[in-house]
Amino acid sequence: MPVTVKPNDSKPKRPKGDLFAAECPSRSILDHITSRWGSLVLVVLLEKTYRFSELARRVGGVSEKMLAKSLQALEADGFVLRKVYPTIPPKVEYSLTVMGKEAAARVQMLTSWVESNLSQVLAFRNQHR
Amino acid sequence: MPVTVKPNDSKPKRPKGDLFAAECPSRSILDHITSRWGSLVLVVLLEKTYRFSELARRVGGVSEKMLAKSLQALEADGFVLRKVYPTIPPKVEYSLTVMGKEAAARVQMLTSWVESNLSQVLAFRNQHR
DNA sequence: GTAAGTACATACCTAAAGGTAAGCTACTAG
DNA sequence: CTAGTAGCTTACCTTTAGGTATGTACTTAC
Repeated sequence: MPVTVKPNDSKPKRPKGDLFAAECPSRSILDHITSRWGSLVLVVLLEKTYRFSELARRVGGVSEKMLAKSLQALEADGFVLRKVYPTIPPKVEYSLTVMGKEAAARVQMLTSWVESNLSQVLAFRNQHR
Repeated sequence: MPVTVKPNDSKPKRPKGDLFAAECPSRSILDHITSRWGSLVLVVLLEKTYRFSELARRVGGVSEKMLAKSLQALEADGFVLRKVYPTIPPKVEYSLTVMGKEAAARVQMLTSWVESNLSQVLAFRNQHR
């Protein structure tokens, strides 16, 4: 009598998002990740843990206000971990969560491609000005 | 007399961009690629060539105005090819260039990750509401 | 005592993104 | 003769992104 092994290939009930559906909440997640400063913050944090002011210096041109907002959005989505040291002066460290590292790695593939192909794009722009 | 072979390992003069420098033009390229509608257009065009109105239907929620603007930005950077058939009514086909395919492939890695991990992010958001 | 550093929040303002609706062209179907 | 179609453009408006400047609480350095 063969043991009836339950295959358990039943899907773990993890509905996939559909970015092409207007109302899908995955849209807001992508917006946070690909936001102007959010994407750069993710890539920088892939390198190491940073303090707030270090991040502000590392990401050229970002204002404190936008850096704080971007970090809060990424933190609320579970990509960034915020660790506060109740010292004086205050010290706050930002790092990537496991999920954050996964997302950031994919962002980095894009950003490094852009950096590498900058001259190609600029050449194209000039030719078709 | 040995022929002096010029090694020609001189770099082909392709300066890399630096996205962390505020004034670097690579910033604008990344902005176009990761713009709200631009990223979705790139991923859709990875699938096949589309006509304008087909794109508008495929990318849920996009207006004709924003679709046109996004396509123009991607075309100006050399990612999208616009082919016009001078018929009446007009017919215009959009496809990816070689460069466009390279960039779009990287965007797709990110978007598909977001779609797959939607429920994780939503769960996190709920726990930390 | 005064300046600087830290990690923000807040108020005020401008610029850009983005939506809606209309128009346009030249044809064809009814 | 009117309506519809494709691929936009333009005008008008609202919403969001984003910059600048200021405040704060406390400490250390000058």
